[in-house]
Amino acid sequence: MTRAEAADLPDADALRTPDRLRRRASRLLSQLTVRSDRLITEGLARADARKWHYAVLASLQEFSPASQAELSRRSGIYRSDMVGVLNELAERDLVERTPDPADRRRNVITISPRGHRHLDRLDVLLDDLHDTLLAPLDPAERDQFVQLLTRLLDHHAGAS
Amino acid sequence: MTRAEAADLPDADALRTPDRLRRRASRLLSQLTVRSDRLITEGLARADARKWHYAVLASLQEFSPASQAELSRRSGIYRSDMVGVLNELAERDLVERTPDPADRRRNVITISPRGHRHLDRLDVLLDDLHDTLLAPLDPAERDQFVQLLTRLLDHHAGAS
DNA sequence: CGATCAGCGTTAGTCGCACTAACGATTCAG
DNA sequence: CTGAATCGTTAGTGCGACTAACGCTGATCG
Repeated sequence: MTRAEAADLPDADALRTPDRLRRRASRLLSQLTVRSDRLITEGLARADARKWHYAVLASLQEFSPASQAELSRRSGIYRSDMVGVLNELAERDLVERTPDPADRRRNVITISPRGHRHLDRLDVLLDDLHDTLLAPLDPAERDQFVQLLTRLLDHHAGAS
Repeated sequence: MTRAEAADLPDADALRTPDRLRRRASRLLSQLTVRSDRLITEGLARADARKWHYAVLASLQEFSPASQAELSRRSGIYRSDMVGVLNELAERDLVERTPDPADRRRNVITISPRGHRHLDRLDVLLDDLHDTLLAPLDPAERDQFVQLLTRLLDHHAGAS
C-alpha cells in the first residue's frame, strides 16, 4: 500500500528531499511561486503580454484615468518600472498617456477600447492558467487557499 | 462596522488594489513569497546563515555523507551554486569537503559536530520565523496551508 | 584495448524581478 | 518667498533561478 512496496527500485530516494525542508512553508512558497510565475509568464507571453500589463490594465478599468504614481501604488509596481510598462502598453495602443493640464507634473493614463478588449482576453487566459495552477484542488480548497494567502499577505503588508 | 465607516478619511482608497488583482492566486503567491523570503533571509542573516546553508545541512543530517551533485539534487540548489554554498559552510567549519578516493570525480561532504549544532540552532530560529510568518493562522490552518502548498508543489514538480 | 558517452566539480555569465538613488520639473505649505 | 514634497524618468544594485562550457574521471561496449 505504501511507497515501501516499491522495493524493486534500487536506490529510489537518490533525489529525495529531506522532510525538514519539504515542510517549511517558506520553502514551499518560494518553490511553488517559481513554478507559478513561470506558468503565468509563459502563458501571458503567448498573448504578447506580461503580468504587469494585466495589473495596470485591471487598475485602470477599476479606477478610471489615473496618474502613473497612482497606478504604481495600486498595482504595487514601482514607479521606476511603471515607465517601461506604460511604454509597452502605449506601443500596443492599449493605453493613452497625455500630460495632465491641471498638474503639469503628472501624466493622465487612460485605457483605450483596445485596452478593454485586451484586458478581457487576459482575464479568460488567466482564469485558464489558474485552473492549471490550482488543478489538484477542488473548488472549496481553492477558495480556502486564496483566503489563507490573502490573510497572510494582508498581515504582512503593513510597515516594512 | 465595516471599513466604510472610515468616512473621515478623504480619499482613503488612493492606494487600493483592484479586487481582480488581489484575488489571483499567482499574485498572492508572489507577493507573499517576497515577504516570506525577506523575513527568512533577514532572520537567518542575524545568525550568519543563509537559506541554502540550512538546506544543505538538513540534507546532510538526513543522508549521511554525500557528494555535491547528490546534495544538489536533494536540496534543489543548482550544482553551479552549490560550490559557493559549500565554500561558505567549509569556511565556518560546519562541513568538511574531501575528495572521494573511490570516485575521484566526486567530493565527499561531511557535516561536522559544529555543523550539527548550527543546524539545531537554525531549526529553532526557523521555527520562530515561521511562527511570525504564519502568525495570523491557527495551528489547524497552518497545517492546512502547508498541506495545500505541498499538494500543489508536488503536482507541478514533474517534467519541466 | 580503445573510443564514446555520461557524470562530476567549477567558472562564468544571462535574465528577470524587487528595489534604491538621484535628477530636473512642478506644486504645495508655512 | 523659501523649503519640502510629489511627479516622471534614468540609471544602477542585488539576488535568485538558470544555462553553457570547461577539464577531469568513470562506465559502457564493440
